[in-house]
Amino acid sequence: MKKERHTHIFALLERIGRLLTMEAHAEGLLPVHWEALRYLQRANRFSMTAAALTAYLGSTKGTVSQTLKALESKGLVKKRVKTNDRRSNHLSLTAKGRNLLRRDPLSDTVKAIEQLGTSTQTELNNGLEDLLSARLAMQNRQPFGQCRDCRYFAKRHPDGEPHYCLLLKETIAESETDSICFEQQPG
Amino acid sequence: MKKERHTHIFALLERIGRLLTMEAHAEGLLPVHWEALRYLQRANRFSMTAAALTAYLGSTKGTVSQTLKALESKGLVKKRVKTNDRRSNHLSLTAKGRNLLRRDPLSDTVKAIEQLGTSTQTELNNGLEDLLSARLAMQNRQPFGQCRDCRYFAKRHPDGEPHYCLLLKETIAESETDSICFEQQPG
DNA sequence: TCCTTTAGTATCGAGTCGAAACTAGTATTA
DNA sequence: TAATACTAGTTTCGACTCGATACTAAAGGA
Repeated sequence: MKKERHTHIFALLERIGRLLTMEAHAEGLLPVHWEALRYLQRANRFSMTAAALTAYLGSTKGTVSQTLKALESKGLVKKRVKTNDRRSNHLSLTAKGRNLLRRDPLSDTVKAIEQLGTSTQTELNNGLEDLLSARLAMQNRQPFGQCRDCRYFAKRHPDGEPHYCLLLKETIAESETDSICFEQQPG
Repeated sequence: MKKERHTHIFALLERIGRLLTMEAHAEGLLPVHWEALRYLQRANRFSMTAAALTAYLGSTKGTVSQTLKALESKGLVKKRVKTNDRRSNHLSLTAKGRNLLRRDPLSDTVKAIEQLGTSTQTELNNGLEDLLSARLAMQNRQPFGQCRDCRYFAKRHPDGEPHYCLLLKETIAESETDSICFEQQPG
């Protein structure tokens, strides 16, 4: 940890990422399949499309199309043509897909995170957020942050009335405010 | 960041890892090729073998054998049969390999790390180290830490005499103390 | 209406990946 | 010493990713 500390941090990130990938060969799925399932679990209803997933993964639409085809054929994901734009599909997890996510091979890593001290968690959280947003900004990629941290999010009174998205001009349920969105802009 | 903070931290790690992988398609190499080159740059002389690389990556020997064959055919890595154990190869980067590492597509991420504040760097460093060592311990994997942090490392006086590895019973040059080792045990 | 853009699919070739069978040195033990 | 077990690495196989490219089809402008 003497000189070149940034290189050391990079190596840690790289190795953790590699180990996560290698562990994610499970239940007959490949790493990218699990990532797609997890994405769909975390995305809000506007972001459950192949295009949004492509941007999230930093992949290409051809590859993502293949991935989704595999997941659909296994009965884990369902496509439904959108009524307002018939080019586009709304993706959703099936009950089987949600069920399978309970056996996510990477949940051991989540447990390892839980076992860190509270202050370590906070520091790690903030460090990773800073790094990710810096890196994403360098490439003009979307952050995929949560609704509630978005500049377009209009919070309503706690009683009754739902929240609202000023960009997409749609109401947002309380339960959706933690979901991630491809249009999110922190602010 | 309300509840389920560990899940959020996990998602950050996963996405950073994915983006690193996707960026590492460059110079005609695949992500795992760059990882192997970086490993060879950081490994000490005892750890420059296919078996050590396999353990580091959490991969299998067949896959790593393929990877090394590809790198050798591109003239980036050289294999030399070890004289003491003729089953085993000593791997080394060629001049061309070292040269190519200067065009590592992931060096932009290292730059992004450099741009973080000093205290953020420290916190990120410590958080990632804690997490990685916890996770590795759960699976009985080798940490691949640095010589200088190893329980078998006997530090010599700063003048003259070289350092020494109590496990492998070999001298360690000052320049090697930052390198990573497949036998390293923190202590 | 023509033209462009956008969402997604289909197909190709190179190469990963895990699994399993294999070769060939080395170490153990009878 | 000879049989046996173990270890380092290679080879081959099939499934699948991945980027690239060409494609279909719907939406949106001019």
